[in-house]
Amino acid sequence: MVNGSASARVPGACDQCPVRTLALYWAIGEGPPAATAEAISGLKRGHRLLPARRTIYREGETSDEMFTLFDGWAFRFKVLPDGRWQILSFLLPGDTISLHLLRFDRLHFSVQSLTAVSLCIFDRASLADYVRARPALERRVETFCARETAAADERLADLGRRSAQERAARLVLHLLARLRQGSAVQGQSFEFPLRQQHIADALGLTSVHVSRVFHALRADGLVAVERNRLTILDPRALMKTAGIRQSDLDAETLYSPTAS
Amino acid sequence: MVNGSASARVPGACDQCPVRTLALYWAIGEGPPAATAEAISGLKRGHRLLPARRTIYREGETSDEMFTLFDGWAFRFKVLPDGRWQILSFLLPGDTISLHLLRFDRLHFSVQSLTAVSLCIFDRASLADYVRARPALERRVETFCARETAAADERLADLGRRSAQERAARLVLHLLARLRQGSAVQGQSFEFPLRQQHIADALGLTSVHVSRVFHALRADGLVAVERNRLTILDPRALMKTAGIRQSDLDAETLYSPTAS
DNA sequence: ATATGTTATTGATTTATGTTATGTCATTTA
DNA sequence: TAAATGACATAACATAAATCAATAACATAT
Repeated sequence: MVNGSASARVPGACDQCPVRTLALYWAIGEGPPAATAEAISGLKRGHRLLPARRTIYREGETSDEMFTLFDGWAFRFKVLPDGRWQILSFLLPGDTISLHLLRFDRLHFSVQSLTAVSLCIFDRASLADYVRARPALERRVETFCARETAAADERLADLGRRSAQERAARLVLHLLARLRQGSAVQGQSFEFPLRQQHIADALGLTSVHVSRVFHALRADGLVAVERNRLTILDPRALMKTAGIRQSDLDAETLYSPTAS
Repeated sequence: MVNGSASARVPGACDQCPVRTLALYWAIGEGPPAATAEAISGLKRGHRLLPARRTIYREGETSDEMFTLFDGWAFRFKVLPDGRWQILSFLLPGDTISLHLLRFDRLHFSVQSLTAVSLCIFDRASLADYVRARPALERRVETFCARETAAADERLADLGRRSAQERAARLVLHLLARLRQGSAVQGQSFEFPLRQQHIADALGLTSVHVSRVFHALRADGLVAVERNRLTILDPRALMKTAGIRQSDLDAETLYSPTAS
């Protein structure tokens, strides 16, 4: 349970891990999956449970650990010197936090838990060595990095050139698409722990305006929002508002592990 | 000459290349620089001269070539279905166009020349093999990728949370810092081929508003803009407007080739 | 149950930025 | 020399979104 209950699910054996196919180190074609899982288990230090609103990583700090988000939601963000901040992306189960610690001592952003989360913890140096020794994994790192850049560039176009309505609709659709990819969600309804302030911080708006935008989306019958759940009532119309075609949502396959 | 004359400089021998230290394949610690230069010369197919406003790469196309920008300016951009567009970043001499073609068949953005440019052309497959075979180069690819992501995230905070004034001031300072890194520039004055429309498309503004913003910057004595040249008259004040400290400009060293 | 804090709604008002239109140069083309 | 073009400036007006402020709806703790 992502939220509602105060704590997140605890990870079990890696070879049964429900998000294993999303994970960085889940290399296809490096021996049987079971062997990979065993190797990963060996690198894993353990896991950590955190409540919502905890800083997982603070910009500029060094750390000898690397994390994977097993359950719950988190986000990457930047704080400006005067206190304004920008959420760079939301992190969903299966996401790595963050890739670049494989190679660098510090990151250029901070990470905070949004709901209660559970993290799988790895030894940074060991994981780096493990990846370094396996070309297929190295290439997967590049894939992940390319995907990250592509996502950031998409966002740039959102913030620079799209209206608040478009941004909101796109956020909802992209989140659903990503959750579907992790097969955490099937229908048109999903657990939605974002407060309007988070949405505002991600879309470059104020929470007041986000409230109005969602009011409009509801009034037009596009979505329904309960406390921690969002339902897409009219996918067709929502995609039109978002300026998204179905193929755009599948387009993440552009950088999928099997491509190239 | 970047502009003014209709054409860009033609690259000479790679071991004399003025931007070689910026280039992707210029690996430190892989034998003597001369050897690297010779290897690179071997991979290079030749060069290409293009006038301003030419499409260098169109989003989604496949290509068996990879480019390096030797002289002139270009930019990466995205076009929305309805014709709006967003410039994602400006490309300066020494920049690779683009990294991800090493691994993927297509890119998620387009590239266009801003001034007359000259490009060094490489065979994609050969360059990919060359890089793949050299761990130091692989790591440099990761460095470049990390830098790209960090830059995109910086921009995200700009577009989401900073005013038009701040964005403009930051753009100017960042361009100068990058040109300095390529040692193309020494003082506070530099060749500035951007039209206000480019600035607008990069900062998520209209050209009319960019005109207003630069009017204010001039009125406050922060910068002077001639036809193709920009001079920073009051660096201190400009940095204050930009919300930038000197250390921020040096911070690119965070991901510099020597780090980690 | 009540209190307390957080999150969302809503209205009134202001502001930054967008839109449209027109003028002025400078440069290129005829 | 005239006309066409492209870049920039400026003004009048329009609008999206911010700001300010009050209240309402929830959630959690006591």
